[in-house]
Amino acid sequence: MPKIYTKEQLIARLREIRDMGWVKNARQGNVGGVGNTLEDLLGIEENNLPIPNASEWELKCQRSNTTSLTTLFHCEPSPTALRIVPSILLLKYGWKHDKAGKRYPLTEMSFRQTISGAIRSDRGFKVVIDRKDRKITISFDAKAVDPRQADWLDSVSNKVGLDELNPQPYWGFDDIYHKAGTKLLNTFYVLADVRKNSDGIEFFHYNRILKLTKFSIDGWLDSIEDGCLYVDFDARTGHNHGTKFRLKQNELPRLYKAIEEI
DNA sequence: GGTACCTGGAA
DNA sequence: GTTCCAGGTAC
Repeated sequence: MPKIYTKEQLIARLREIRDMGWVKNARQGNVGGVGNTLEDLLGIEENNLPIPNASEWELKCQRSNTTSLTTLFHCEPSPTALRIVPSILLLKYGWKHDKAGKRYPLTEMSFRQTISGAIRSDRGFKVVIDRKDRKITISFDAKAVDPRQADWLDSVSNKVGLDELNPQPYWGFDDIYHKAGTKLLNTFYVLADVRKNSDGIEFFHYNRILKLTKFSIDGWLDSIEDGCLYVDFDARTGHNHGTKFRLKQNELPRLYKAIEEI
């Protein structure tokens, strides 16, 4: 049974965990171990923060030494009925997976793109904010494709042509606002130092705890346009890992109107 | 069992 | 910093 906390008890427990210093990674070898271990220490189940108004709160945890982006949440683009990632992006704009014929079948395709609102990717993709129609769209511009992707561009030309995406994947402002409202309205953000012993056993020190409240949709849109917040497609033929919004390190407070170190 | 979602990283 | 990639769970 998961432990039930009041908000004050949860904060007190997080402080206790911070003051424990180094704790062993409970899921050695698993990249998600930093979050799993914290959940174990709290005695809670995954994605189920057992506090009052739990639906308004999120617990996010991150290695402080990582350069990787923070995944905020997943959300498949509209129109969802078209299943646009596996049916269009992967089939028409995908490429042969690096491990096709090795780990995967010869026919394995890949469509992995971390897409910015500030610059186009080398395959010509960009996130564009459409404030008039209140949506976040994905745009493709063949003219912006880097020469080193020329072979791939030829394949796109043969399969679907070089015009703008049709339809363009998008997320409505209201969709994002409501999604963020269920995932990011209030967040406990925990940063962990990492140490690995000579025997390869990994330890964490959960030494920084921030309480972030009051989600800001304007901060969200500005972060996209500034190139701090990315849309990340992540599909291969046998597994669509899903489309996610990912944030640069240390930028999470931009998405909130209030921040408090606890 | 397929889809959408979760946690992330290596070069 | 950009490109491309990973195992796992809820329903």
